[in-house]
Parts: sequence; C-alpha cells; structure tokens
Amino acid sequence: MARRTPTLARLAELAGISQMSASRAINDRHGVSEQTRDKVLRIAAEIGYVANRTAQKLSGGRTRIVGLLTPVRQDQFVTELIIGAGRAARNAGYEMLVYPMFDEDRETHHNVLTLLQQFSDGLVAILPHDDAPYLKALNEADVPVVVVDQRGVFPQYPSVASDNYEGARLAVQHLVALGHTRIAFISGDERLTAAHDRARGFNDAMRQQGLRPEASLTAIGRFSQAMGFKAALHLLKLKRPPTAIFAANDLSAFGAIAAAHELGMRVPEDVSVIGFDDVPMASQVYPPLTTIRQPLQQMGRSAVNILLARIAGIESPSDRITLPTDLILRSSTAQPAAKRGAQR
Amino acid sequence: MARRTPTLARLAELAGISQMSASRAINDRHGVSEQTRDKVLRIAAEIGYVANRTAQKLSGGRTRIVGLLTPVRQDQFVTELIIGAGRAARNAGYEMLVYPMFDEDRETHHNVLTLLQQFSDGLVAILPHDDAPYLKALNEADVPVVVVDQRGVFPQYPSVASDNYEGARLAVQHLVALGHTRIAFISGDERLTAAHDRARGFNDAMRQQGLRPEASLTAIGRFSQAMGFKAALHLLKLKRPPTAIFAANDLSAFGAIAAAHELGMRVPEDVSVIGFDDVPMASQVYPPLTTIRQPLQQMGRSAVNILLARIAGIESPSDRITLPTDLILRSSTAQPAAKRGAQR
DNA sequence: CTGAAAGCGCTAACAT
DNA sequence: ATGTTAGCGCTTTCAG
Repeated sequence: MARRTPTLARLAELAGISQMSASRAINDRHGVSEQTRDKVLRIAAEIGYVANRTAQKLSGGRTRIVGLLTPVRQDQFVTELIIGAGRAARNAGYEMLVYPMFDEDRETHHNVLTLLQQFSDGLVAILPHDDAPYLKALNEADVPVVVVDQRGVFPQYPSVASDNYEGARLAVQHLVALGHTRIAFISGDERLTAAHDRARGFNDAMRQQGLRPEASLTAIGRFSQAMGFKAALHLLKLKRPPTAIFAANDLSAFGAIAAAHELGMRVPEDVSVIGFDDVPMASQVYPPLTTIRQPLQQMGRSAVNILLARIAGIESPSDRITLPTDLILRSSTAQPAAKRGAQR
Repeated sequence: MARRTPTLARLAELAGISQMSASRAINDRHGVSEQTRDKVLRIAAEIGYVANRTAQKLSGGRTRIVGLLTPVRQDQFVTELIIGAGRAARNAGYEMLVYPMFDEDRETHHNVLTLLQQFSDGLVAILPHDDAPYLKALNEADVPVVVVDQRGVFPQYPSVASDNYEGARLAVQHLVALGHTRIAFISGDERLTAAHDRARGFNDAMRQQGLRPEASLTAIGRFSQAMGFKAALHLLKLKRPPTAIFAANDLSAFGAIAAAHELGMRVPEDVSVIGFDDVPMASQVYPPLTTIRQPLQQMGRSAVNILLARIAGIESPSDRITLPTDLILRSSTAQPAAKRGAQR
C-alpha cells in the first residue's frame, strides 16, 4: 500500500470539507470556524500533513521560508550570523534555507537570485563586497531583501550592521589607556564597508588621542590570517616596531599573534594584539584574544526580523540598523614593556 | 511595463515552437533537433530565462537541486564539508541549498525532511548523532539520501566517512616515535561513530606499542574547546602527568593547549598536543597544531557525487566510502623533555 | 522530432 | 463561514 505524502485534498476529504477551508485552517487565515480549524489541525497532525511549499509559492501564496545568501568564509563570522538569523526565523514559524556562495561564483547572480525567490518569501543577503552585477540582480528581486554588514553599499535596502567606526575607536582607546603610543593597524578587505569604517575609526581615534597615525605603521591584512601574519611580521621587524597592533578582524589578529611568536616575542608581554569581531575562536585560543565584539547573532536576528516585517507589508523607513560594538577584555593586550618597567 | 519573469511558455513563443520542445531543449533531453536546441538556448540566454524549479518539481520533474542537512557547529568542520559538497554540486550543474539545524531542533525531523524533498532531488545528511526520530524520518524520504561521517549508524544509506580508526593510530604512532610513553587521550562526543572509532584506534595502537592505555590518562572532551580545556587541566595536574595529549578533535586540542599555558607549561616543550580534523584554524593558531587530517572537502565532494549517481539511478552497492586520514606535522608536538635532556 | 492535453498541490478571486 | 473555478510553470503522458 504505497501511501503517498498526504495532500491538502486528502486532508480536506478526511475532514469532510472543501480544500479551501482546509487551506484556510492550515494557514491560520480567517474565514473558518474555530471548530473546523481545530478539526483540520487535529487530522493534519494525525496523518502528518506537511504543506507543499513549492505548490504554495507557485499558486501565489507564501512559503514561510526565508533565504539567506552568504559567502562561505574561513572564520566563524558567517556561522554566527546564520545562527542568529535561523533562530529568529524559526521563532516566527519560518524556515530558513541557506545558499552558500563560493569565491568562484561570479556572473551567476541573476540565476541565483531568481532561484532563491522561487521558494522564499524574502532574502537576507550577506554580500562578499561591492559587486556591480549583484547590485543589479538584487534590484530585480521581487521579494523583500535585507542586507547585512554592507551598509552604504546598498542604500536602497534595509540593512543591519554593527558600529564598526565606534568599535575601532574603542580599540584605540583601550590601547592608549594601557599606555601604548606606537600603535599599528592591520587593515581589512578594503572592498567592504566594514573595513573602511574600522580604518576610519582607527585614524580618527589616533588623532583624537594626539597620536597622528603613521603610514609606516599601517599594513594590509585583508581580513585573512595569512595576510595578518605577513603584515605583523613586517611591522614587528621595523627599526621602531609598534608596541601594540590593532587588527581589523580576529582572523588577522590570530595571524599577528603567530607572527609575534615566530619572532620570539610574547603576547601580550612584548606586543599587544587586539582584534575585531569576537568570533567564538577568539576566546578559545591562547592567549585569549582581546577584541571588539560585534553582536553577530543579534545582527542575524535583526535582519530576519526586519525582513519578516517587510514580508508582512510593514515598511518602516528607519530600517537601517547599526548595533553597538563592545570591548571584550581578554589576555592579548597589556601595558607596554617600557611602561611596566617604569612602574616598578 | 511590468515585465514579469520570463516563463517557458514565453520562451517557446519567442522561439516559435511548442512549450514541450523548449522544455526538452532546456533540459538537454533528446527529442529535439540540434538546431532547435541551439535556438532555444540562445533566446533563453537573451531574455534571461531561468527555469522555475518549484514548478519543475511539482510536475514531477527534477530540480537539479541537492539539499544539505547539517548541524551548525562551533568549528570549521561543517564549513569545509559544505564547500566540498557545494563545489561538486555546481560542477555537475546542480545547485545546493543548506538547511542548518540548531541544537533545539528536535521533533521536527519529519517536517524538515518533507520540506527539503519538496525542492531537492536528493539529500546529503550530516547528522548530529544517532537519533531515533531522525532515522525514522530519513527512512520515509522518497529522494535518495547520503550520510556523511556517521558510518554504521545508518547502515541502510550510502555513506562517506574518513578513516577515524586508522587516523587515531597514526596519532599514537607519531607520539610514540617521538619518544612519548605517557600519552593521554581526550575523548570526543561518544554518541558519534567518529568519536568511537578514534577511541578504539587510540586504545588499539597503544596496546600494539606495548603501552597499555591507563584509565587515568583518558578524559572526556566531547569535541568542545571548553571540555578539552577542563580535561587537559585535570590530566596535567596529575601527580604523574602525561608528556603528550591526543585530543579527539582540533577544537578540544585548542582547549588542551590553552590549559597547558594556563598552568605555565609550554607546547610542545613541556607537553605535546595532537588534534584531529585539520580544520583551517589548526594551521592559523600558535603553535600551529600537529593533527590528523580528515579530507573534509573531499568527503563533501564524494557524498554529492554518490548522491548524484543515485539520483541518476546508478546504485552501486559499494557506496560506503572511507577516505584516508593523514598525519599533518606542525609545531605542537615534539620529543618529551626527558628524552631531549638525555640526548644532549 | 514535435505537439496537445492533463495535472502536480496549492491559493487568489469570486462565488454562495 | 464555506465552496467553486481557474491557473501558477512546468513535465508527464500520449499522439502524431
């Protein structure tokens, strides 16, 4: 007896009503008596009815699925966003499907967007960087779109980001408060808004502390461990090396720490290192990394919540959220050696 | 002029043929003249036609989408699998959609499976652990399923795993070759086949080396950094502490290294640590972690390839693949201090 | 090689 | 509150 997946028609038949009433009951629409609804839901649970979302979408309805478009990354950055977004979706009775983008994914934006729209009511996009074809493809989307972490690049969409500028200032203030004056900066991927804002924050904070950032103390990190390693190696070999390094993200901070060790220097005794993001690994390596925390899960959650509101037709014009960043004090920063000596 | 997404009907109209011929051309079926096919494909590209996969699925066709069901994890383990699987899918002209499972996702297996089947031709499942409801739900799937990393638990499905047993032996052999005799083991999540196999491999290898594993030198790590930290702290505080620690995965190895540092011990000078997995972070922390490499991306790739074969109707009975593991020598292991002293 | 008809499971729109 | 009709975009028959 090859029992097929139960359909709405079958459910209606068992309940002794029309398909339409069953549909309304399942979707919690009005136009059904409470009695009918309860009956339908009971039978649905009994026979294990699960709505076919492709059919729902095809017939012009909602699927209660949100799509998340994301680059796959080396660090935990994206995973945390996914967790936040996914939980928010589930809490609202939605499912979330993730479309992972690889480095080589170029020129296929149109197809991907079209694909995702076919079974989602809306899209959250974590975009790799400012990418013209993407922008164009996103514009053609006819489901709501919310952008994460790329505020500014897609001004036409609601967006969620953290306060990268202020976070960078926090990092500098922390290092200065410890007594550092020679502070180096390992920059991020300059194609990303976030990287820009952090660089700006660093420079502004330095000036505000009366520390005029030196060009020679800025190195390119591109948000990668390998580049962070190289950058720090270069910086620490300078005739007058920095006593502290602010890396634009945790991954490049890990690289900086490795470079210090490579040169026989201890962290934080010989050089302080502070990162940005607070990915889970930041607290799990040695030394635990002092860093600027982005509320990654909350960013994902906010993005989904805005999206769900848009799907429901609520368009608040203020859907451009910037969440605060925090200094997370751990063990990779300390007073500079000179200062410690002087204090004794 | 509200231009809607072009449909197959529109495409056929423009090509001056029937919808069916257009469909055949698009799907590369036989039954169309080469001339017609070329024309259709040209026009499709021109108007940016993208097949509606929900409609394809609904009408009994293939969507060329594979679904990947995965727990979200703290480490990069899963990300690497996703990369391998995703690339393999893309190379074969398929898309891949990921359904992330959170810890709290229980009791919803039936729904999730049903949902995923609605738009995929097959499923790759990275399961959290042996979970009865899951097993049941998977059994009801009417698309092919391939299981990753849980060989044995789902004997009815084709599976891909790495040689955890042999990998563990490799780790022990490496430590013994360095001169270690007091070797501790930090176990993994015992609900997982992989964890079991690694423990078995450890014990067998120890015996084969004439080293009778001591119960007091085994601690529980559950594949987490925090537990690994705790376990190592305990082990290193023993009156007769081990000179080397084999952690069942990289994450718990990171914990072990942190614990050693916490106690003022250096790695590898005072204690050697070897992990398992070779997640990207393993090479990015300090000291770079000596570990047993699982070919994670290749595992993802193999899983998808088996799945695609199944989708195409090719059922090789030997679809239970075990991929080899390798020792990756980095800097967290060295000769024990005693031996180094003796050599001088 | 090509096409016409029927229908996948569902919901909008329009009944009643 | 409930039911009927039509159709979403595609592919499976089944005919030519």
